[in-house]
Amino acid sequence: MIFTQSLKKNHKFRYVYNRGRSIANRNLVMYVYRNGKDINRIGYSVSKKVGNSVVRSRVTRLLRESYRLTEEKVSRGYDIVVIARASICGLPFAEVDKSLKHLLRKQNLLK
RNA sequence: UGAGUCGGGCAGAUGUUCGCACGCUUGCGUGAGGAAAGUCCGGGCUGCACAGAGCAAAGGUGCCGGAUAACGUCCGGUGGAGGCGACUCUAAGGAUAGUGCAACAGAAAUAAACCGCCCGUUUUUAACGGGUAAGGGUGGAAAGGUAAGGUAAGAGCUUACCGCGCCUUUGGUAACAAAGGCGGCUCUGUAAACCCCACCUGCAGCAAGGUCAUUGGGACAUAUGGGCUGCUCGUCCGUUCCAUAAAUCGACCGCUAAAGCCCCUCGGCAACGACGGGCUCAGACAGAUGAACGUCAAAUACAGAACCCGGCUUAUAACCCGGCUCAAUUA
RNA sequence: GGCGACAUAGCCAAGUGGCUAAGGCGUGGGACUGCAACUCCCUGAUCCCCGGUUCGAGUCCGGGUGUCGCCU
Repeated sequence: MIFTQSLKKNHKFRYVYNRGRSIANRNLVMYVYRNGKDINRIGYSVSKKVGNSVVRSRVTRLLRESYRLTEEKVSRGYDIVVIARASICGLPFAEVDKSLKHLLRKQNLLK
């Protein structure tokens, strides 16, 4: 990770939920809010509805890997929250990667 | 060959590139499970102002012997139930310490007579009195079972066998088993109902608990009061309120070398134990194992550590291995 | 992560081991009314699931599933 930190505390998530712009597709929901700094902060949220703990960690890892590989093309200065929906469980990496990029493009974050 | 029964193993491996967590030697090492799960038991550890005792209450366990740190676990046996058998299941002390409950049905449910059977009387096909418990019917359960004798009809009334109870002897550490004798039958079931007997348990849980970080002012008080259920002891000593600083998105310790894992030999039927040798094997704090391309026929089940161990229970694809039993066929 | 509680009809719920599992609200049908309301009558249960104890289990015992609460 070059210029991205992870979003950890609950109140930061709340801040992005309340003020950020949300866009969704079939598998993911994405909230984005400009943070006015030179870095990005990204948080992943996978609820118990998605599956058991094995499924949830698998989804988190796929999302993290997908963002890592596309990080260089993403604009700086945003707080991002990615929420997984129930239909994402069991998808291969290529599908997850595709839907994350789709949302980033719709939020105009991809250079 | 078919049917069955009892177990055991494995839980993908490996190469290249990129990436994550921790450790230190800074470029290397290590990196989820057989159930990590449920939290159903047992411990370690920590606190309850050092460390505790007894009684009660409450809860648990319950054939015998052994294993173990301990257990409700495991091993070996005994009794009972099921199966042709291999084998499986078994909360399996006490109902003669006491109390309770047993709906409905049935004549009657812990004590007896509805229909019957037999005898007698009156009388005419029934009534009354008595005897009886073989048969009928109800029920989960009806007062030992079968056969013979016996009788008015019957009945442990008598005999034989079986069952039950008591005593003795023998075998066994014991549960218990076998043999012999005696008694005649009187005693329903339920203790996963209360209970009795024997044994065990103080309570809470790592969000336990500890360390680090300002000063001042009151109130009560010398044993009052307080210290994680009740009572009795014993023991300990300050307790509490307000303001202020810091914090409220705290930091660090606890945190992983342990009843640890592997191998050989020996003891034991076994669970397991002993000697010796070797190894070090996750430690996060929003929480680490992923991606791409290959090879192995294929790689897909259930599923992710959060203080740590020993069990139990539940979930689990595919593949592989072994013992034993029954039936049929062939030699 | 740890500790605890609960599950009975669409909803709220009672229920000593024993008859067809109370009661209220609601749904549907009927009666009453000129039509309604009110009222009256009728109507409905996988007692969360699987085993065990017992003659008999919603209830007792064991295991599982789901929901909710508390501890920082």
